Amino acid sequence: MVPRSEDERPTLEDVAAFAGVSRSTASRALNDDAYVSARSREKVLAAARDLGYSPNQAARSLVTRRTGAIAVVLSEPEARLLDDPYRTAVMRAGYRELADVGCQMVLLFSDTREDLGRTVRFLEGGHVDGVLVFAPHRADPLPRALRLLKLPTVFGGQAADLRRGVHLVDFDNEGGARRAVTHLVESGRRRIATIAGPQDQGAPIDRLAGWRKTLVDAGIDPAGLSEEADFTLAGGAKAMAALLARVPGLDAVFVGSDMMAVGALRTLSDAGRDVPGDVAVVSFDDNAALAPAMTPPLTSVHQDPREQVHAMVSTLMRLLDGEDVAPGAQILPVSLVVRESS
Amino acid sequence: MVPRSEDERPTLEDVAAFAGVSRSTASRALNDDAYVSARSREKVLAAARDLGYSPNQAARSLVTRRTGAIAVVLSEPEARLLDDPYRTAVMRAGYRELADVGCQMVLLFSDTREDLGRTVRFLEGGHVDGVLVFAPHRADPLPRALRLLKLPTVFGGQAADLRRGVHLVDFDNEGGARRAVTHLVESGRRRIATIAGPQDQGAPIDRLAGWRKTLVDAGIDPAGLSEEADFTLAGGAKAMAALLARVPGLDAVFVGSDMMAVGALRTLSDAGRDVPGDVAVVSFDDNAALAPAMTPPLTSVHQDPREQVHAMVSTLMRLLDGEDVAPGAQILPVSLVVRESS
DNA sequence: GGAGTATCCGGGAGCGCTCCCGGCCGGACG
DNA sequence: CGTCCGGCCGGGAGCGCTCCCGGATACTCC
Repeated sequence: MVPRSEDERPTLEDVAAFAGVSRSTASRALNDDAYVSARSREKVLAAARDLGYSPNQAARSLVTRRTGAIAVVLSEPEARLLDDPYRTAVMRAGYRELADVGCQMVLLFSDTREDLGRTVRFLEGGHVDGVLVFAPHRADPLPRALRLLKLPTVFGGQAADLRRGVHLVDFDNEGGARRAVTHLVESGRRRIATIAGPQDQGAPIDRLAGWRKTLVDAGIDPAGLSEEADFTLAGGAKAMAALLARVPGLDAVFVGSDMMAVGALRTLSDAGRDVPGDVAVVSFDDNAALAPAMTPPLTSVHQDPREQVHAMVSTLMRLLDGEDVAPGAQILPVSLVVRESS
Repeated sequence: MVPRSEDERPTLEDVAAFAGVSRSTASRALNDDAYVSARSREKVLAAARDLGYSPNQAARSLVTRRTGAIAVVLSEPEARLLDDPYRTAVMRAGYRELADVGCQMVLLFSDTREDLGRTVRFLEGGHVDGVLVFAPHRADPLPRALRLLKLPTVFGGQAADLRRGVHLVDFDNEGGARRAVTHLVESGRRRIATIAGPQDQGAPIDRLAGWRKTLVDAGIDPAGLSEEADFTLAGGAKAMAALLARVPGLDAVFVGSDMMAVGALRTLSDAGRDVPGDVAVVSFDDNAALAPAMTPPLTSVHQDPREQVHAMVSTLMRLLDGEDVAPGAQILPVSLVVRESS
């Protein structure tokens, strides 16, 4: 055998030669297949260790047709993304959950039109085995594009107009909103405003709907009591100011995310309103770094991104295993964590 | 030729057959090599388009020994990561800058010990051509591990004990801090406290040093005027409270990051201190979503993550091209953006 | 004792691509 | 007119791996 130069990475063939077995046996030992004697396995493992062998993934995936990588697509405008700690939590959770099933995460950001082309081109390049798509928004061309390439895909959060026939995991946004607003109604609040997130995404739409329906059910007219913002701190602050100007007598506000609630709290404090004395505040997300850390600590609807991602990953894995999973939405429950702000 | 089933992805061979040329010519046309007639090129391109061909990356990188993917490693504890918008900005910038040079970003989070093993195993798997490492902390075993695999690597921000001989791009943290504190001194402040970031990372250490030296130069004793926090909002709030308790008469505070400044502002407001009347506040990062959005808008040291990432990527690309780039630190300038908080 | 079976192993094919090499043209040049 | 050279093209090898298949051996069972 030609001695291989020092700085080149050893191949399976090298390991086999070193262990005194055939390439096939080495492969079997490394992938712990059956039908390898304990002795051979031992030798191969030792050889691999000694040579510092690690398999060439390109070669492997060329024949297995599996890359071991999953794309996580964040289809969201940059400003929202940067300011929303929930997204960061999602990325992190995605990384962990995928690592747990032995997959690598490849993050794709896709909001501008040129991103879309790049994203699609990448996905059809066969770099990944499957896709997790978060927070697609209305008129987002990505879902349709994904349907064309037939990559296994699971959505996290629905676009307003997402078609049937997809796999999707979401939280019970409307139910969470109802619970939050019911809590406010039951504690005697009557002029309950809301700061809703961007109405081109499913979650904010559902939360707004939950707020509206609960008010109507309680015999309260929701007209003029809602304001839309963009999930950022500054957006929340501005929306709160607008609400105060329009409805000076409001006694509660349901805010569509923790980050916007931080902004709303600031505006309320600037305006001299006491929370919860004058105005009760309830938000959504229950972010561990934000909700409990505010003054006063925020009552918030709790949703755990890891739970969502976990469900998405496990559905995706079943899809990859060729299981015939019926498409449809899996709705995860949320709970209300009551703190001092309400 | 055996007719290939409909749902299989077409190969280069298919494209060649369809175009009536050889596989070699098809390859040349697609990779726009020289020595292909315009006619052949035309036909190949049309065939590729018609068949919906996209090259198999595994096969390509098996022979080229290039994957076109770059790992971005965030070596930071989870809590910090989640609450620090600067990190999100870095991820985003990394994605963009890498996309601009035709590379894919593979994000790796690496803070726990088990992460390290996973990270190293992944990197030596040959999945990526190079690595960008952000914010390694003191005693982080990652840099040493990276040195062993000889993957081209560029660091963003230095660990306290990072060895010589690495490629690194960082901001002028100490200079930025000096500028911020000088600004406070010149506007007549004397009791200038600081809330420093975690002292196991280079940036917070340098910022603290800049604060200290500037005070000493101005004849002010820094003793008892500093508090360490963890880059989170809650941490900033707590540190501010501790400072107020210890030094009730402080008239300014230099905060090591925007997010911590948000927390400090809240504590100051809760304590009835007027900003900037009683206490001037200057922070670091100048995050677009935070600094200008606070009440009052924050004076902050401006640093642009894209600039840092751009420099890192361009160094890495030169490394990948086999250029013999001299190792060393590239220090980027920062500037002070003065707003109402000081 | 021969047929059948379970265990273990090696050889060979082939995944889809790039790249090298050699062959074939046609035009320029002595 | 023969030679040479540059543009253009096809065939083949080979990247490092997995997987199939057939051979070898040992062991069981009628």
